[in-house]
Amino acid sequence: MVLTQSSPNRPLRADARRNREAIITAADDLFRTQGMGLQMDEVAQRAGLGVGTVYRHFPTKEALTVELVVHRMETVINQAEQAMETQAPAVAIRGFIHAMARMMGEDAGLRETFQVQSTADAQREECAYYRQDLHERKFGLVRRAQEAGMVRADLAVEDFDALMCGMGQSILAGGNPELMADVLLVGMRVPDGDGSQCGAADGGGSAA
Amino acid sequence: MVLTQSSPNRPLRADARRNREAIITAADDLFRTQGMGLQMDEVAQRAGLGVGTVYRHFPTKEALTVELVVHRMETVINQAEQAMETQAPAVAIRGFIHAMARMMGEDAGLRETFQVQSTADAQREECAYYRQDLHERKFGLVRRAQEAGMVRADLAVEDFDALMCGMGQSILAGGNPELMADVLLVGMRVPDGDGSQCGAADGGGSAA
DNA sequence: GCGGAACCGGAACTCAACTTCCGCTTCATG
DNA sequence: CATGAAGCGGAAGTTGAGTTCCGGTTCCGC
Repeated sequence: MVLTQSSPNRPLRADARRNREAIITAADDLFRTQGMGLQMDEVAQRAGLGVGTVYRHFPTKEALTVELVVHRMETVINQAEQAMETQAPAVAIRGFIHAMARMMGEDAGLRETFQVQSTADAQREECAYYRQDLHERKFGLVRRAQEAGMVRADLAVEDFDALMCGMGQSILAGGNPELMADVLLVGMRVPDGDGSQCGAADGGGSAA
Repeated sequence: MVLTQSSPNRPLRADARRNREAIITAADDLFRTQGMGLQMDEVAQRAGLGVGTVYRHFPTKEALTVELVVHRMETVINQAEQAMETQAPAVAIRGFIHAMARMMGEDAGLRETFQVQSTADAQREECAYYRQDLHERKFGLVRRAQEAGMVRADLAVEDFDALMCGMGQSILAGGNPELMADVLLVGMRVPDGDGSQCGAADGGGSAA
């Protein structure tokens, strides 16, 4: 562990600032492709710098990825905000989910941002604010859709989160993003009372 | 790489057979909890043996996990078979999906068995037969449900796979298995023509 | 232009897996 | 029971990441 800056808050030297930008750009590219699997050496190489320089700016791989994760959370928060501005609750949640699907389709880092397993402990702390903000927005989207009777009432925000997370995995597994999003949307509606379709019937699978 | 058995196919010595069982049992327990994250040292310790012994029976970590993966695939194949024996296509696919959700809820190894990223290259070869068998059964389940008009026709088996895979992730993320399965089921139905619900409407999200 | 603080580079270190090696132990056979 | 082949244990080797260190370089203020 090395201090990123020795004295309080002096503006970075010109070359240092330039390098910092290069590092973030390089890291972001790799994060989009490889998610948390990105390697510090690769970041350095892609930025045209030595590893030491990367570590001068980010004392830890995690410190670097937090930057990237936060950037993605902001994007998602914006999406949620935009969706909320839409009047119709149904269109709002639909727009959000489809936007997420589209973005997740081309950004491994974004997919992992919403997965528990890849979210290291310390990240939680750094991102707490964003996580909270995003949580509230999602809550709003879901609740409004529920009030409008367009999403089943027994679906908690946690379940919504889980579904979004699963959608990312589905897309990674090769599912068409549009379709995956649609399945999710339709699936969240209030289920029919009768069992004429596959949804609500009972007495299916069994055995150990 | 070390040969597992020197001479052709002599029956294992009594103690060796016992140990082999212990290793598989230990590994299976750990696989259920940690998936591919299980460690060879832990396996050995849990089996009450030395690491060397584990490697005598399984030349590689992968060789060991293939055993566990195959076991799980057999289980799933059985589930699919049972479901197929059911007359009603809707009940069949429903039973299968719910069974998967239940099992995935308590078995990290099973979840990872159906994820691409955790499936190493060489495993594909060992499991090819099972993978193929399972693929056909899933195909049957989906097609029958489609013919009965209970699953949208534009859903390919690959999409179904992707959805199952996503369901595993959703469950890992803390979603209630029952609910996740239900959402999937409802979501796979033929979508309504009208846009009165959130499913099929258009013109929602936008912007970059 | 000079001095020195800030910064850079990348070889070397660390650490946590997986894997190998080989002397010792145990089982099966005559 | 003797013998040797099969099997066992676990310390040591290997590998692939992340991280540190420090001599050399670059920039900023005078």
